[in-house]
Amino acid sequence: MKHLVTFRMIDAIARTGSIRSAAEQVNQTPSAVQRRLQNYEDELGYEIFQRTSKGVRLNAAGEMAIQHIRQTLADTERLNSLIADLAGVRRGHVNIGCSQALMPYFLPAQIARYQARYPEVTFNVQVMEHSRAAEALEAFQVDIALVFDEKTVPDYEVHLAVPQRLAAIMARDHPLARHKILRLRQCYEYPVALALRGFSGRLLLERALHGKTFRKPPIVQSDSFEYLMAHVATTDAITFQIQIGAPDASQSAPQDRGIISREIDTRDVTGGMLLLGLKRNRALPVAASRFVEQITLSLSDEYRPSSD
Amino acid sequence: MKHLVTFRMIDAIARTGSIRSAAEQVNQTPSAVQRRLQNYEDELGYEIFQRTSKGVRLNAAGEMAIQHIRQTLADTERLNSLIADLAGVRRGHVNIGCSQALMPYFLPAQIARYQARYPEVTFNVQVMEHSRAAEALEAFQVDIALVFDEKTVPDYEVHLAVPQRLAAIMARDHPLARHKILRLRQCYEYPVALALRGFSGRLLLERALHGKTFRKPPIVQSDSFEYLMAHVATTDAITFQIQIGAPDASQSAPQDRGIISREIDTRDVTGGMLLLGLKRNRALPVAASRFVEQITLSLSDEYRPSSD
DNA sequence: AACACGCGTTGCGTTTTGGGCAACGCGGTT
DNA sequence: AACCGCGTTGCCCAAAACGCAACGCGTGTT
Repeated sequence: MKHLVTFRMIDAIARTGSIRSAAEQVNQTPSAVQRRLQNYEDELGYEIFQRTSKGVRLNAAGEMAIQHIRQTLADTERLNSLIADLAGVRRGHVNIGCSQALMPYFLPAQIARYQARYPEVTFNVQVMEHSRAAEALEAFQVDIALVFDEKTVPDYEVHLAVPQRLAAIMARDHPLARHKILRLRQCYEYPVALALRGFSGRLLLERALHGKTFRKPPIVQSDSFEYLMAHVATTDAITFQIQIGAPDASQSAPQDRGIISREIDTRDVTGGMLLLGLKRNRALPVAASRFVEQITLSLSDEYRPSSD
Repeated sequence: MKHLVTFRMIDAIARTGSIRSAAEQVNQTPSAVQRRLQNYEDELGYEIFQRTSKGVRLNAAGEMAIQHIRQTLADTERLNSLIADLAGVRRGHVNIGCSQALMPYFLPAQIARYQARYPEVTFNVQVMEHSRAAEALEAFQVDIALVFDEKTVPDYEVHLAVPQRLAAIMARDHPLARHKILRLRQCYEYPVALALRGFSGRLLLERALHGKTFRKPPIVQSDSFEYLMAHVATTDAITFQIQIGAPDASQSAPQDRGIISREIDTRDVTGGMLLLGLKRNRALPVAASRFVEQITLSLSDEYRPSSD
């Protein structure tokens, strides 16, 4: 789109915080970018960026302008997707910001399923926690947020909220593996390996452990779930993850050889919510909109926690 | 705004139905307009207009495109108004589509009051009945619709609905003028002059007259309220108008010398609604938004029908 | 204190884009 | 058959955008 190059440049400037780096990002010279910015500011009648010694920063007017600019860019993309859809082809691009827990099983499966029907649709999946996801929604950086949140009222539109139980993950031949449902106290008879604070499952667990006498420090912490999985696969340690991020018996993925998950009794852990968030009043492109429909259905069916 | 000339041209083409007339409207040659349209269609990858022998017409893709284009134009205007407002000045333009009944008293007073505070805000007021107003809202031709509607559920957002009683209008020295409230039967003891079917007051009256034995044909009909007013001022005939369009004792306007209005008993006429309509999900420019606030307040206070 | 660095900005020559003019092809009308 | 009004296109010129190089100016370093 020809008439949007200025907007793309300004968006790049706002993101990078400098004209030169924005120029690099759009493969142009700084002078070209600077001139387009200046022209736009002249048309608007106000400066949008405050010039500092080490770059530029949006001012009050700029905050409103960038909102309009990103809105316009998003709307344009939506128009393209609408027309493409009308012409019979489903193509487009979907940006997703989501919790780590969705990376190993849920999203790969969902996206694979979607792309099986619509191969022309491309995806971009990025891990972020919920406050960052809210920002990204607002700035049109992601179309869909899929995050775990156990308490706060978010400032985006919650399109869907499904409760999430906690699951314990252990080696396939672990003594506890013969139970279907575990009490937290049982798990804590073994060493525990935990994700860092800030991860979804950890949050849930910490709340559950509050005041419990059997609580003890983890023998190992890590920000890598790959590590935690490998660790419990080869020892008698136990780690935790929210349900949707735990290996599921029904759909064993290649990477979970040697590990298995068991649900924690709901008496011990009150589940948080997995939220599907959208930007308020935003009309999504067709591809994103249909993808939301798909995962809404999936989450309502398969992933609804089994009532015990 | 430089990057919107193409959009303005395409909007003009869509409205006028021809490239040449659109060119005239934006003071350019047909070739220039045609090229911009062609460029846009190339960028989009689809034709937007179906070429006919006597002009062009939007096709399916075009319907979606024109929606986006008008949305973008409106959003741009809104950004300008937001930034102007932030800079302390209130300027801008408000387009209003409204029933005839608001023209003689209500809107002039409201706009005058608003412009007394914000002289830089300009207005455009256009008479239209409610279905046309709904279209105009949808096509971003008006920001605010202020129409009388007694029944149907409108497809725009009803921001405010105030009930409207019917009033009889007669000469100042008419025998009935000594009553405060009139029964319909009393009025029909005199000749009646009516607006054409389709006008707000006429609709209300027709419903009230349904099945009444004293009903009789009007001695004169007209689409001009100026004529009707002049007629009743010089004869003993009576005409009707909804409350807000009738001369008000509290604020006598220069044009209503010789005429006076009296409310009709609510037992005879169940009032319709005066609706303040906005386009759904549309963010209004500052000036329009504040004007809506003002008339909302005014309608809630002054024009709420006095409870008899 | 002098220096280098990275930033936004600007002057100038070049390239690309856009506009006006006139003419063409085409359907419907007279 | 001639005509009219429509969208469209080739050609030429004007205007806008771009790249390059250089400048001024703060900041942090040596």
